[in-house]
Amino acid sequence: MEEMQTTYNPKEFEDRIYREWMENGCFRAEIDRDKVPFTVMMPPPNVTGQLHMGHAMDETMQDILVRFKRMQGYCALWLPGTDHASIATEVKIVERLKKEGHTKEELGREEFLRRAWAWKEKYGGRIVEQLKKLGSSCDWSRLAFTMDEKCSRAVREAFFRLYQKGLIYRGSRIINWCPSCKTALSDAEVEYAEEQGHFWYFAYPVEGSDETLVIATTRPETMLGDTAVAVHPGDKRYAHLVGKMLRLPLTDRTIPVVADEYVDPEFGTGAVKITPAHDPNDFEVGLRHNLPVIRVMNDDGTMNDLAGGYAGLDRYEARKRIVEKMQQLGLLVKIEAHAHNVGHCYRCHSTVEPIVSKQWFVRMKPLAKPAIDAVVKKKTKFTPDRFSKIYYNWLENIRDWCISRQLWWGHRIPVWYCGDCGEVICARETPSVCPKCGSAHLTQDEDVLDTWFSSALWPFSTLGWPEETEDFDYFYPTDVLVTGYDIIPFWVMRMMFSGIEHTDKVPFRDVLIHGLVRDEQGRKMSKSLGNGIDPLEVIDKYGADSLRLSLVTGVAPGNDTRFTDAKVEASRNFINKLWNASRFVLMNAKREKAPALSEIRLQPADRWIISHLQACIREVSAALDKFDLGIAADKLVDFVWNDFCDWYIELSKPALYGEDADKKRGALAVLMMVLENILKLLHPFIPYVTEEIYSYLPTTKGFIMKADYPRYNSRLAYKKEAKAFEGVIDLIKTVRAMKVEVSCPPSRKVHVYLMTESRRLVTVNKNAIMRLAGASEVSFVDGGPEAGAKVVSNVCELGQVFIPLGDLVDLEKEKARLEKELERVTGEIARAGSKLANQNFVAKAPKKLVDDERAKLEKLIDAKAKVERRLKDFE
RNA sequence: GGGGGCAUAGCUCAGUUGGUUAGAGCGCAUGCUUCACAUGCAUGAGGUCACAGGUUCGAGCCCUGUUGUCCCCACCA
Repeated sequence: MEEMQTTYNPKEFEDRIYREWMENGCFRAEIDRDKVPFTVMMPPPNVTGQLHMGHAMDETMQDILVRFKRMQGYCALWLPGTDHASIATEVKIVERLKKEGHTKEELGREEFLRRAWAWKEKYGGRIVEQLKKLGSSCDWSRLAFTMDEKCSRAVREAFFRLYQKGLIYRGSRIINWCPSCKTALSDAEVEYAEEQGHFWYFAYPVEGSDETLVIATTRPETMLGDTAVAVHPGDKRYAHLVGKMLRLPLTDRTIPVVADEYVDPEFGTGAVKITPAHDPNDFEVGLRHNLPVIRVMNDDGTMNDLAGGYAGLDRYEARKRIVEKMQQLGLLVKIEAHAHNVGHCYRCHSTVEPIVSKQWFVRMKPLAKPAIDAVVKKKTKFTPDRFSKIYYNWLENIRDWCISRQLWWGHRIPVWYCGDCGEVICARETPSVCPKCGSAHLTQDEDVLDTWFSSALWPFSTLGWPEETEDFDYFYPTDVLVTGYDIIPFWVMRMMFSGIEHTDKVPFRDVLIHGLVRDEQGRKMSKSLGNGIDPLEVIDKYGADSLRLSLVTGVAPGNDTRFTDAKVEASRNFINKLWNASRFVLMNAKREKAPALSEIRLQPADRWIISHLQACIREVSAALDKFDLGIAADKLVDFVWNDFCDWYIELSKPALYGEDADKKRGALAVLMMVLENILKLLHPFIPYVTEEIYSYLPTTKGFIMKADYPRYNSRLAYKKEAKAFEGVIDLIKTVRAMKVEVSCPPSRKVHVYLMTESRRLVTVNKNAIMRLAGASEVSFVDGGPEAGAKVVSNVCELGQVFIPLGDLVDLEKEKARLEKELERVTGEIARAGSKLANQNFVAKAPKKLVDDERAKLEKLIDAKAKVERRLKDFE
């Protein structure tokens, strides 16, 4: 076996190891009916997108869970895939065409789609390769794409079923329209941002009177589509006008004044212009009063023929001219500054127009109810739980889902219209003739479906649904979905109601929600700010393991986290530590073959580290089961660095370098055993380096990722022995601190005198104590030193320590130290004493707590006496 | 308007069902070329757990209110 390199250098092995995992089919989930499945569906990134920090965290968390479960013996399937990202991808392709001087209309649908697929082929592999860099252990043989045959079939099936049940319908409704993407958007796809705008007060003349009615509007251009003015029914100011007609300026139309509860008499002038075609609320008012719907805007945001003289103008130009014209006519009463929220397209950020349009919708109310119930009944659990409230909030206030998009890249709506009889045909497969009249004049609906319609089916479409495949039968429902909170309304919610509707089961039992990865200053990473950090660059510099570990340490579930170089460096340093500790163990193990644990006699230090290992195994497993990845990582780092490296390795050195062959073999056995366990425990977090080190272990075969995850063994807990050994550690720490306190150089060995009842324990560990505490000798004494001796003293768990330091001792310093110690101990005694004097505490607190407190008090009193005695020596 | 998060060491953050003297990393101070590691070792300084009440034998944690801050939803035209 080759020697390990002296420093940790991830570049040497990360790519090689990933290749080996792939070549050996380590990620492949073979159905095994003797095993319990554990299924995770990867949230599919945009097929032509690039890896960012958000993905990196999302992927890391999933990989940790999947590797953990796989090692625990589950049949773990992590199914990867990509999303066609209808609007996002189409926007990109259109931009590209624009640069080449083309428009998509010029190319036509067929040619455009040909190019889109070519684009997908060109860039679709990029994100997949990037995911591999992270070490993701997903089953690439099952790689899915939302527009592949399997998923497309599921989309048609789902649409068909919903249509048959009357849960999908087509209708003219107010929808959010993006004039730039020229498509409808769902409510979730609109982002609101406050903008500084204006309030224009316009006077509308009352027909047959000199009176005018003043309304206020933020969008003057829509006045051309006004079909009424509404006032509150109880508003006395306007009561006499209700039912009268107004002359709508700039047009030759007259419109009625109607009374409607929707109007807030306190706001503006208390009179609202009603434009049913361009405002959701006005649309509702229009329905109540049977008002005509006059749409004055084209799909591209310009005014249409119904806008009369303003036809062809851009919406903002029209606004300007209308205001000017109204002013000329003397009908502009005033202009006020007004801040209001304006909706923007979540992809291109253009201002969205609410517009009446004929679109396809999913009827949400009947679907929302079971989706809410499933979470209420805990069939699906959110972690952290608070996100279930956000989920409820969305579903309880949900409106019908607009699923048609005026785009080409996506799943075309499986509906055909008969050119002869007008029949509307929804079918799974393309029909050849009209089932009603037999005509072959069929044209398919031009629109495609919202990207999220196919994503909603992801947990089961990828497993072959609607076919009753073996995969579907075995792996569905999935176990845990890992995703960010920003995507709950887009995706989580829709998978929930879709899963329940189509498969009768919740699509996943747990939803693990994480926060956003922010920049160093806490800002969201974004393209426009240019503050995004490329995970691939970080991997290049520090390795994937360091990146992974840094993304989960110090992070609480659901909370945002800041990404800093310092964090990655800390992780890298830890891995370097692990690397070197391993190197140390292996170097020593080489000379002497490490025996099995059962063949050796355990020393107190051995039992101590084994005990801590057991605690670590239990705590880490429990934390992972609760999705507390940050806590699990913390515990591991702490155990490896503090317990194993700083203590156990150092404690083992006297044995390793000593003459006693049995002790040497014993220490080696324990070092090897603990190291192997550490590697396994850490593997889900830092898979590459653990796999690499594992390959050097003489005792192991095969891949660590296929090894069994350590299990807690109560017979190895050694709680009593471990507790006793803490006394030795405390003694070493006490001696070290005493030396530092009196400025004794670390290189100077001191003679340690100890007054203790634990002589055996100390004797057994004498060599280690001498080495770690920097002592030349450890001797036992029955009493304290003579008065005035140049000795420093302190109390530790095992008893009292004296160190004669000759001329080096600064008696004044020692006295000051003792006085400080006395103060501390006295304070502690007072605190413990008053606690025990409290009858309520003694009566109501658990007995163990009270007993502990009593024992502590006794010890403190003893310690105080000792310190006082020493202080007397200085008088 | 509704909902939610956060407020703990100089900085970034953990803190399990309420229970010893509230933790980590980084930073800081002091000292270490100890044969795995200076990407390291040792020792240490540093906190009124935002504020005010309450529940409890006991509160960083539970309850009420206040302040500051961030986010989500709604959209009074």
